[in-house]
Order: sequence, then C-alpha cells, then structure tokens
Amino acid sequence: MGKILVLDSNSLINRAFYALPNFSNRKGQFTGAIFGYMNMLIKLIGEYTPDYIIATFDRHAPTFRKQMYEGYKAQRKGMPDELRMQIEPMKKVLSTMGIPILEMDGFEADDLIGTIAKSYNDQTYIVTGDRDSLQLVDNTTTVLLTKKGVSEIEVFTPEYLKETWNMVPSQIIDLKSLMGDTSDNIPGVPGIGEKTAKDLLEKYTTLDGVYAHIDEIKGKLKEKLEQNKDLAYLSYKLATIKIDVPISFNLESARFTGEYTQEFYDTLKDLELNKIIDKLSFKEEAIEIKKLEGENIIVDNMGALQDVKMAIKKSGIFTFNVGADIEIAVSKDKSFTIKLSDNLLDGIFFDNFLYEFKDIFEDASIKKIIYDVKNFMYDLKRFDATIQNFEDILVMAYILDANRNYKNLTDMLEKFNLNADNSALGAMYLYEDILGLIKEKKLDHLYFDMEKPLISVLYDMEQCGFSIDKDILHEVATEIKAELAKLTQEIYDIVGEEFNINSTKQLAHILFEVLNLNSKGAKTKTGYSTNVEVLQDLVNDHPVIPLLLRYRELEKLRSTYLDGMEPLIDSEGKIHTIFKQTVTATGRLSSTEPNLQNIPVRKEEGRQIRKMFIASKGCELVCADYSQIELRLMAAFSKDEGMVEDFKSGKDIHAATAAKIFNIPIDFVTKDLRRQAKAVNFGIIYGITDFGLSQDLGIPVYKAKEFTTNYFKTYPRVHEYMNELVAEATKNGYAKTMMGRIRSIPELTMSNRNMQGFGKRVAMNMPLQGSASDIMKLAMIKVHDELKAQGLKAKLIMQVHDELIIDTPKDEVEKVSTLLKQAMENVVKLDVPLIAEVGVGHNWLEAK
DNA sequence: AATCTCACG
DNA sequence: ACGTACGTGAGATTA
Repeated sequence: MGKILVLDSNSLINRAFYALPNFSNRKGQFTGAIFGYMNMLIKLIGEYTPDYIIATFDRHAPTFRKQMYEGYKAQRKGMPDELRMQIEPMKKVLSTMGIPILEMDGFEADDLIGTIAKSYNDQTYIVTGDRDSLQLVDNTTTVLLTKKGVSEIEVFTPEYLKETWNMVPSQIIDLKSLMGDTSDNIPGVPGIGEKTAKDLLEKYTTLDGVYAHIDEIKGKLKEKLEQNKDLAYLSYKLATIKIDVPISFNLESARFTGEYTQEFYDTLKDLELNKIIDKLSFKEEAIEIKKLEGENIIVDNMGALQDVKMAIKKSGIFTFNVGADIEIAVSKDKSFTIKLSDNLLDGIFFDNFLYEFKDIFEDASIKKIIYDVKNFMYDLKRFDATIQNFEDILVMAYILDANRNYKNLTDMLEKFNLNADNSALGAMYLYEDILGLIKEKKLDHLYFDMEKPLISVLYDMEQCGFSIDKDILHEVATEIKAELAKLTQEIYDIVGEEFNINSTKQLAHILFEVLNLNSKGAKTKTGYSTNVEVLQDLVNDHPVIPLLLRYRELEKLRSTYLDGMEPLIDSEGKIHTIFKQTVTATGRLSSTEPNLQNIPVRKEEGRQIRKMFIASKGCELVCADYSQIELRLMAAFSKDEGMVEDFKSGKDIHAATAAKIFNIPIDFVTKDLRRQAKAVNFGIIYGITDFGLSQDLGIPVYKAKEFTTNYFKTYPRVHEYMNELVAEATKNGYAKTMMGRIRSIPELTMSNRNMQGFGKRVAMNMPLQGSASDIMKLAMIKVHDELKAQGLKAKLIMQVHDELIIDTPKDEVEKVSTLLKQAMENVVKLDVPLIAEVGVGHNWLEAK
C-alpha cells in the first residue's frame, strides 16, 4: 500500500503561468510556468514522499461533457500562446523525470483523476487548483488545493471539508449545480450564488432534496428554482466527475524512485531550468561501500584482556574507540571487541579497562589512533593518565575537508563509504587512507606542526578554566532582572494587554495588527520580522518601542550570560569551555558549553558581564589581541604599496583609508568618516557587495558602490589580489591559507548565481580569516610551550580568534606580558608588522 | 527540529 | 529577476 500523487497538470501549469512572471530562457523559450510547476512538484515530493506519481492532462478534442452542454468551457478563453508553448516541454520534463502522462480523447483530466483515485486502495493525493475535485475526497483520497498561484496548499480531507465548509464531498456537486462555476462554464441556477446555495443545501442536503421540498421555499427564489430546474440538473451532470473511465493503466509504471536520469537532467539543462537542477540530486555513479573484513575477537574475560595487551605491544600501533563496547584494532586484519554492554566480563567496565590499560596509553613506543583525542584525554584524566604518541583521525579528516561535519566515528566511516563490524578496524583503514591523502596534498605540515600539537594546548586551556566571580554575577543578575520585571509591566501597560514578549510571533501581532505600526515590510520566512533593525525604524512611532529594545538587550544578557552561565560554574568557581577544533570551514576554533567567544563587549550594559570573568587567586589576567590582523594580512598578501606603507608607518588604518577614499588630509577625518571607512575595510575582507555595504552603513546602494570603486582605486593591488583569489579558487576548486589549509568551494561550480556569488566571497574571505587563524594557532602553541619552558606558572586559558588570555601569578605578569607580545608578533615574518596589544587587569573588562 | 534573534571576532 | 558581506553558538518559541 503506497501513496499516489496525481497531478492535475492543466490546472497547475495554468495557475503557475498566471502566478509567475513570464520568464524566457536564452533561446527565447518561455519556461515560467514549467518552472512554477516543477517548484511546486519538488516541494510536494519532499512533503508527501509519494510512491507513485501520475500527471494527467486534458486533450483538446471535444470532450464527453462538452457534448452534453455546448456552452461548457466554450467561453473559457483560449490558452495564451506563451502558455500553450510550454505544454509539450512540460510533458517532456515529466516523462523524462519518470512520471507517466495520462490523457485520453474524450475525457477531462478530472475524470481520469477521479477514476484513478477510486481505482486503488492506496492513499491518493490529488493536486489541483480546481475545487470541483473536492467531491472526490474520501478516507483514501485527499485533495491538495493550490492557493496563491501554486505557492500554498490547502489540504482537504473529509473532516476538513466538514469543518470549514460544513459539507460532505458529494455535496460539492449539489453546490455547483445550484451556484454554477463560471471558470468551468457550469451554468447553475441564474441568480443563485454561493451563499444561497449553501443555505439551501444546509436545509435540504442535496439538489433532489431542494426540489422535493420546493413548496417550502417562498417567493423569487422558488420561481428561479422552478424555472431553471433543467439547467440545474444539467449542471449536476456537468459537475459530476466520472470515476469509471475505461482506462488501462499499470500503477507500477508510475513508481517514483527519486532517482533521476541523465535524460531528465539534459531536458532541464536544455530548458535552462538551472534552479530546478540545483534542487534535485541526480543519480551518480553508484558509490561502492567497502566492506572491511578481519578477524574480530570478542573479549569477555580477564585472561583475554591480557591477550589484547599482548597483541597491542606486539603490533606497536592500535586504534581505540568507545561506543556501546570498547573496540580495538591492532592491524587491518585483527580487531577486538571488549563487551561493556552485556556485562559478561565481570567487573570490567570502562574505568577498569582504562586502569588496566594506563601503561599502554602512556607508552610512547606504542602509537594510538583515536577519533577525537582531546575528548579521550578527559577519560584518562580520571586515572591521572596521559596519552603519549597519538594520531587523531578526526583532526586529520578535518584538515582534509573542513566542510564535512562528523558526528562520531561511525558517521565518519559512513561518509568515507566504509563498512566495518568493528569500527576501530575501520579507524585503522581511515588512518592509513587519510594519512596518505594528507601527505599527497602536502597538508602534513599543517597537521603535524599545528593541529596535532594544538590538541594538548586546547586540552590544558579547557582544564584550567576561567574563574568567575559569583558575587558579581549575582549582583548584575539581580539588577537586570529587576529592570526586566519593570519593563515587562510597562510594556503590558502601554500596549494594553499581556503577551509573551519573547515570542516574535506574538510581538509582531501586537506591533503590526494591534498597534497598527507600519512595518517596513521586513519579513522572515514565517511572518513579520521584529529584529532590532525593524524596531529601530519604529522607534519614534510608538512609546513602547524603546522599551522593547531595552527589554531585548537585557533579556539576552539574562538568559544567555547570567542564568545561562551560572549552572556551568564548577565547585572551584571556574567555567570550562570546550574548544572545538574541527568545526569551522576556515580553520578557526569554536567554543561551546559555554561559548566564551561571544561574551558581550560592544555595548555598555553587556560589558558589565565581563567583570565577572576574573583572574584566579593571586593572579592577574594578561590579555593580548592582534590589531587588525586580517587587514594586515590583506596588505601583506596583496603587496599593495599604499596599504603596506600605512601599516608600516603605524597609522590608524581606518583613518588612513578614510583620508584616501574621501580624498582629504588625515587630520580632517571625522569620527563618522572613519566609521564609514572601517565598514568598507571590513566589507572588503568579507568579499564586498554594494548591497551589503549599503545595508551596513544605511546608505543607498549607489553610494556604497562609489565607496568601493574609490577604495579599489586607492588600493589597486587589493583589487587585483581579490580577483586573483577568486580566479585561483575557481581554477582549483578550493581556497587556501598561507599555511596551506584548504577549503573546497563547491559553490563556485554551481549554476545558481547566488551560490556562485557566495562562493566568490568565500574565496576572498577564507584566505584572510583562515591565515589569521593559522597564525593564532601557531602563536598559541608557542606561548604554551614557552610558559612551560620558562617554568612559569601562568596558564593560557582563552582564545577569542585574535585574542589570548593568560591567567598569570602577580609576580609573573611582566615576564608573561613580554613573552605573549613577542610570541604573537613574531610567530611569522611578513612585510607588514603584526602588532599585539597587551593589557593587564583583574577582570576581563579591565584587561582589555 | 526549525526558526528567529543576537552575542562575539 | 534574484538575493546579497565572512565565521561562529545559544536561548526561546513554535510546530
């Protein structure tokens, strides 16, 4: 029993045609209606996952029903040529897609649909814009009625019909026989419209019922009914969809697999329907999943556990993974599964195992291949154990392709098309494959000298944690909560009703429907937007707006940084974030649970939060951040003389930029001009668009365009460099950082212009953001090692992309400050100086 | 689970 | 005609 999707193609293509602009492709073919139809079809396939799809069409030969009533559909305007020309291509698209076309001389598509719907016990979904079809609704037949052209759908089941129209499906026919349908040229009874027809049917149920009780009806209405009885019954026949058309149709021929052929692709390509192509996944070469074979030994007793140790010592290398069981492989041929799940191994649970294997993990002569080593270090820590001589296949795979996100080892094996009963056996294969690829692609330096050593650095940072002053947290929280309570009440009072201010839906309702404020039309997928920008626009229109803005600001601080942070503080008053090393596409780190890389700083209220991040006892925080590192890299990489000179001479770069692009002496640069130049500088790093800049600065697009034009005239090499980055990424299929990290950019080869645009911006941004991140990672390793080498007690505890924080005993502050600055500034040699600005303070706010 | 909003570099 | 600046993570609501 499956799901059948039946498409009333004439109705759909007609609606799509009138709903969408009249696109044509480069060959001059009109394709708008096909485009609209396909978009809707793709959406329906996604939502209803049909097992069968059938497309019906009307034949234009005289139909059976037309013979009954000459006026029937006669007045319907002939199809415009622009639409008629799309019918045959539409059929070709459908048939190459694997969807059979059903059409028959002498029958309306309606009748074919009706017959299909009633012929099978499968759940049938009829897609149409024609309300006639509602008479077909029953327990196994649902009508998906298109609205607003074809962009929305109303789902009609018998229950829904009852609920909304208070009718049973067969009454649709009675309704039409009374009220008629101009679009279908069903005459109905002249003078009776929807309202009267519905009233009559509510009382008398059917057309027959109406005439059976004709004497109960009074006046003009009775006259109309009596005079037009023949017309009413003719209409009844016209409106009745046949369900017994003699068709021979094999349902299996309509089986829909979702696998698309080359022929279908070619058809779409020929019509230049590239956006449709992008939405579909075409059948590729069948991917072969490699089944890994090897001897797998189940370990369920102590003696056998010793055998595992022996095997490991003998091979000198092993993979190790903990899932439901502990899995180990010592080669591509031999693996062990240590049962944790069924408790056969008395007393040997995970911790006992770790205890038993401590010496193995600490043995530097034995190589351990592990998925996510840092995570495993936490387990070892419980036994004061460390891990020596490891390789991390998660980190290795990340270097190979940062766009892939692996959830766990099993997921990773799947994505590499490997199938292994013992996933550690799979890990052994992965290790060898990935290591080979890393060397082949010359990424070994990146792994061995940057990412791998960084693992331990990050682990140490996480272990140390960041001290929190709970008193300050509570103080700030109390104040903010008091003000929030006050604001909430004030907002209710002004608006005149209580609602959930955190609900964007409810807020939008209040603002745009209750208060009738003029939204500038900023919309989201689901409704009106109520974001800061929108609110800011309305700030003078209603006194509640400033309160809402304030509420939003404080509520964010409360939920995320105060109440959200408190449960994460440990017994020693510290917070331990987790640095994710294999998440970002550019090479940056990310921080979770909590995210300490987005602690407020830009606004005054938020800055107060920073006061609760303090140095540990007897210590100060030594912070340093790279000044304009991405811009400096852009200057260095592009070798733009003007920009390099500006940096070398130690100028305020944004002011210098302002002076040049606005063509004024640097001393005449106002705060506002500097701000604008800064926005342009950032825009360039992001891969500027005129639109993006105009949004950011709140200026017209043409102005933004002037700015960028001037900018590129001012720094011509920057312009060339950006073009080179795009050209190179397009040629290679990836962008690259100074340390050789790569990010593949599949968007560049896509036909969708927006995707391509995005790909280009990534090609410009990734080398800058990624190189900055490379430099920072090297600096972190250097700082970490130096602190240790010099026997200092100071600990590196935080990284925020261009900033490092060291928790430093008071007597080491001077040494550490110098060390940090030196390490950061000299980690690489460039034609442009790298500058790290150092600050010291008891809390994070002070130190910055 | 998806969406919106907003915090950071 | 389209949708539009790069990279993240989290809380709250809605479906």
